[in-house]
Amino acid sequence: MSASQDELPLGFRARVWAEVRLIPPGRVLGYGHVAARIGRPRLARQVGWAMAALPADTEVPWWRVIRSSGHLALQGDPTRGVLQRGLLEAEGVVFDEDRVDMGLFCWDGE
DNA sequence: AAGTTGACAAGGA
DNA sequence: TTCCTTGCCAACT
Repeated sequence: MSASQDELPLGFRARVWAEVRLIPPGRVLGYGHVAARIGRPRLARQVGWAMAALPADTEVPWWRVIRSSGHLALQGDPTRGVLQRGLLEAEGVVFDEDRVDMGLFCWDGE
């Protein structure tokens, strides 16, 4: 049996992208949460790497993936950091200072 | 082939 | 409470 769960035929990144694409508008998910959903709970950092590898014209809603603390990862990046907050607020995500209330906006996978 | 990097997370001071 | 250190493992050089 071709392992379909342990093996990653399309690469780890492809799985991450597929999962992120499932996040509905107005919701966010932590890097660790995304990693856990694809069966790799310890790979939060690699999820971030997968996001960094996304092409500019991607359909993957990368902006809905934030830190579990509610802070944005690219907060210090003047290019994508500011863009990410704008995209989230446009979807209805409310920021408390520079933080998102994970208890309200974290997607439970419904 | 081996070492380094890193859009993170949890724990300790 | 915030800040800093440690561990994690795929991708890159």
